[in-house]
Amino acid sequence: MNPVRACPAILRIAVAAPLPALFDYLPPETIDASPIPQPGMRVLVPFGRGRRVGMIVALATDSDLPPERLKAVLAILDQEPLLQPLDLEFMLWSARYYRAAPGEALFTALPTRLRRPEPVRSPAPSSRQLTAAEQTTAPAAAAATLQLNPQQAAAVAAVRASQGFAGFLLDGITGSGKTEVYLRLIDDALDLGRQILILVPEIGLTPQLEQRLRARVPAPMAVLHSGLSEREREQRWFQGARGLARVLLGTRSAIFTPLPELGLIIVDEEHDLSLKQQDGFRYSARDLAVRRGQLCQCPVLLGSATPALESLHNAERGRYQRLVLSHRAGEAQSPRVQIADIRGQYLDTGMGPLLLQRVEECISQGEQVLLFLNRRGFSPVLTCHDCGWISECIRCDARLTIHRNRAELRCHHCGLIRPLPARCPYCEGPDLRPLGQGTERVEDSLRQRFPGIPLARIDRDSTSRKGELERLLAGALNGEFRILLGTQMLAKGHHLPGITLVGILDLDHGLYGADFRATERMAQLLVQVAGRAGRAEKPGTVILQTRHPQHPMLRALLQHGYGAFARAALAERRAAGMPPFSYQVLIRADSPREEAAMTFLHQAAGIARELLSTDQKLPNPEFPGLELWGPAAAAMEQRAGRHRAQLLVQAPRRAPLHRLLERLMPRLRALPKARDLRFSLDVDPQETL
DNA sequence: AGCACGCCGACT
DNA sequence: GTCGGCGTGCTC
Repeated sequence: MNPVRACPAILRIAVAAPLPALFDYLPPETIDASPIPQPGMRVLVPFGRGRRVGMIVALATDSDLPPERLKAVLAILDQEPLLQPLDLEFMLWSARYYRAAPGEALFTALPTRLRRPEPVRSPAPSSRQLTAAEQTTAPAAAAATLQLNPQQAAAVAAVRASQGFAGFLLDGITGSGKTEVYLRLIDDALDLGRQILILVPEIGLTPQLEQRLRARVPAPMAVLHSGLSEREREQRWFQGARGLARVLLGTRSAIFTPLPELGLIIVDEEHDLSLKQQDGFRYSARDLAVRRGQLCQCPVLLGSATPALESLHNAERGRYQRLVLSHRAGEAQSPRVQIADIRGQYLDTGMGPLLLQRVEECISQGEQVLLFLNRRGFSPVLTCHDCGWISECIRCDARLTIHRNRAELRCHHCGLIRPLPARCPYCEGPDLRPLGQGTERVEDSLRQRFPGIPLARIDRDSTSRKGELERLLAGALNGEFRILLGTQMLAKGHHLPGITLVGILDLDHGLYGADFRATERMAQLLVQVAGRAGRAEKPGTVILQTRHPQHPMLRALLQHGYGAFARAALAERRAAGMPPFSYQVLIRADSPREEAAMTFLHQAAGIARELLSTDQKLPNPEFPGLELWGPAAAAMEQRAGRHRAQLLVQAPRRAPLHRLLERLMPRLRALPKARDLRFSLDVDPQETL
């Protein structure tokens, strides 16, 4: 006799649609031919008058709906679950936390072919080996284990001593050997038969970490990044899901790769903004890494030379254990940072006399210079000297940047491109002038001033061609280029030991930026750029040009380092009740019509206020400390032809904030709303402009 | 998200 | 008189 095929009465299904609810279905009618339904299997379901893919997320015995309204699943698409219970639970938790639709979150995390109603047609579960291109298995003698210094050894020991979930903040200055700590812990986890997940902000910008892992990790490693084809992405996804890849290195979306034997998560450059997805399903891969570690009961290591204030605060209150690496490896010394007060000075090529003189010295001595300017293009504005016309974007509240090499005006916010006019479009005057300096313009003046000196400009425009970034970096490394000029692409992660002078042309916008995180960003960028210098025997010098040499945060940073800066910044945040001493959710709305977003958010604020008070007009004790800020127009009110506004909800604790959203969201969805109005939630926003 | 229903404006 | 604009509601 057949064994009893226990079939659950109800399947709860996340349908691939942006709907907040799960949907209940009956098992398929052709039961004998189908696999037994289990959570993690995809299904094809009738939905409305069409059909959709969905995923079984739970089995249930009853439904809130009367039985006659339930439809049966048309087909079960997978023979076995695509996601194991822990991975499924993790993804559903992520969707709940960030208020995404469960079906949307689950299906955007899958390789695209699995989003369609097709059975899995992939390499046989266990026979297929990783191809040479994907595989990295360092030769077993090759693990040239460096001697750890006492701080590195202590960090490794602390993680080794942990059991189950534990959060660690590896707070290590540039060049202090964080990677060596990662490698030891990776070895440990491999020995225990566990998989390792490593998240980095952008793989293209930090090829050295990948190279070191490839050289040292004695197990198959898969790398996930944006340059892969769908086919490759899917292959690597399966390699992780089936345990073939033992180490997975990837950018933020790699956090959703199923890893059945996950035993260690590393988030490198954990402060970096790229770890947060900034549109659609807005998640923080770093924060999700911590949650995933809790679910999988494994250690999570967050590494940075400039930890996010959130992470430092978490370490202070004991949620993470802080591991400090304060010494540079070898003989290298930390660079000296010198302020160049450029108030009232003539800036030739964007540089004042002090910086210019030092650059000349360096060049004449045959040394390498790095110049940092976080503004690409030739100049951020074009203006008419006769009538005052300036090059504005028609779709954004922004100026069009001059790109002289391409003879174009470009909007960096919506992508609008216009030919560079020869005469003023308004008064037809001939005297058009660029205002301000971008990397293209500084490059021009540098080439004039230092003719024949090899120079590389490294920004998004100069490296758009595939392989160009690698070529320029190789030339930087082997000394071919004497002057390196670039945006933040150049600030991140590259080891450029030949650099003896770093010039920072302008960071002032970071000192008085409108976003409350502006100074934190500025400090992180400054420390990261400064970290490029002085790696070899020769100590480096950093010259920071500023018009605000007395700014207290800048002084704290330069005199006492990032740690002291962070303490001061945290004290300010605490006094102001800002994150990480409070939690925020930003409700954004936009519309092509001028007042629509504001009107909608005024209604939203009205409903929220109603929920925040009791019938007796007293503060509702369910939502202690909850505050509403706004609605207010976004800093750039119009962008890509849409008018934008936002409403900030803030609370000293997470739970009441999420309770409010639970009640608020259905009410917002029920508001009468024009087709052209969109709104979205950003939980733990990183930019509140 | 799609898709259908339904209620008001300008056309053959 | 209808075609079609999009606001509204629903999808187990």
